[in-house]
Amino acid sequence: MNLNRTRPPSEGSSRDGGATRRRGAKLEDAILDAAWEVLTEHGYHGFTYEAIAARAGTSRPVLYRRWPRRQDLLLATLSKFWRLIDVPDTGSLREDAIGFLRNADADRAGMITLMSVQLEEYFRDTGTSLGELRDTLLPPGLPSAFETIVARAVERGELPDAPRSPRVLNLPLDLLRHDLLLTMRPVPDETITEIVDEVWLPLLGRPAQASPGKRPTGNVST
Amino acid sequence: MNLNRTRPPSEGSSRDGGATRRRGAKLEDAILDAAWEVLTEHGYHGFTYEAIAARAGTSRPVLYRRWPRRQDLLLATLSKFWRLIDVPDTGSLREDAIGFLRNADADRAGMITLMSVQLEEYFRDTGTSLGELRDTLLPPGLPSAFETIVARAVERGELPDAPRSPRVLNLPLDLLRHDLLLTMRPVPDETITEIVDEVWLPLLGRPAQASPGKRPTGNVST
DNA sequence: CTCATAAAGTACGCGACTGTATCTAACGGT
DNA sequence: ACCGTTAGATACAGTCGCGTACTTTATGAG
Repeated sequence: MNLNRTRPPSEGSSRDGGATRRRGAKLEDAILDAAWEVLTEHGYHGFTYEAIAARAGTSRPVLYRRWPRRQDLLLATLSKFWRLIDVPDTGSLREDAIGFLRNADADRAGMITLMSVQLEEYFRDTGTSLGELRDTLLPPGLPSAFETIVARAVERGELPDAPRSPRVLNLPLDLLRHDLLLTMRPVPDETITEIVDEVWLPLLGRPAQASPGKRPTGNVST
Repeated sequence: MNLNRTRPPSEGSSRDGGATRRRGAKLEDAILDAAWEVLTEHGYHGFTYEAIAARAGTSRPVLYRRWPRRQDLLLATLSKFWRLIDVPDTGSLREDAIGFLRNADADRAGMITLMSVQLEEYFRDTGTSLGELRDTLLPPGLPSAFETIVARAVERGELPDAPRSPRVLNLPLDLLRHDLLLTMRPVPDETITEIVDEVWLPLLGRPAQASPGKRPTGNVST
């Protein structure tokens, strides 16, 4: 990785041009920004005090003082950059679902990939898993996106008011996430419509959309 | 040139107590065994020439001679220990599906976990993904487990002979894998029956099993 | 303006791992 | 019994990251 070890003595290195020495919150912000960049670019493996300090134009002890363990720094970084995914409200069950999945794909392609496959050591160190980490980052008690989407469809009379298991409700996001995890890339749009039209809507009791000329698009499955 | 390299006269640290010196295939086997142990215990992060050589009771140059890059060694190790999952043949679509998922859960809980979450650097190094790795390890052209299961059900007349997309066919394994990836633990058996009874069978046009007293079991979904 | 002090920045020693080179001795085929 | 092959041991130069002494400097209270 070889981020310049030998640091010229003068200001050249600090990002702020060396005018004032950053302190407190300002410095902290800069560090977390740097940490996020390092994390997305190099994964948790490259998420070292060394690299982050260099990137932020500061020194390791500054980081150690604030976050004595790597996990602390990671959590702080993730908290700062974690965003909820927008749930669209188009007036159509199908469009809501597809729209949400598109947002999820766009927002999380990097995110999820990152979390899952890059955090190896983190999960090893902490004995936790991707699911648990997400639970700690997610606001608790919030209805899931697809709960919201289905509830609205019920209100509109688009779906009957029947009980549905979380498994069925959240199927689309699970499938999208599955594909993201396996491919580590954003999924093609056909995958999204496939999930909604071939799996989810039929399961909810809506007939599959008659898309003419539909061929089975390859999926990542065994 | 190079006089007096102090050399202790006797043999030293090899595992075999110095009796015989392993060569060729035998040695190679021992190394790959050691590599597999290291990989499962410490993940790809701990999968170092150093650790593997030590574990195998040999020295790094021996490994470098055979597998010049870490990836080569990894591939060799995985190839040696990769096993296909048994597909049961019970005469019932549902039982076949559930049985296979149970096998997959048992066989792959460690495996998948490993592959996904431990191989971070490998995927980074090679620019590949979990899916691609699986494709290189999987015998090509083989029908997927659920293709087999469904084909047999069609033969028995349990299902109509209609075209079905890979997405729908492989849904159960995708969902199982998803849960494995998120939790990094074997899934509870209810998850398996839930996937089959609430999702897959209904999708294939079979009514859900009437399991009395069924409550929605929590899943890992958002 | 001064100066205590909190925080930034520096330096050091350590350990893990890499990749290669070199020497030796055991093994095993002919 | 010979001798080519190669395991096995060790060394070395280099990189990277760790954690914590220690030193310097900016800032704001008095």
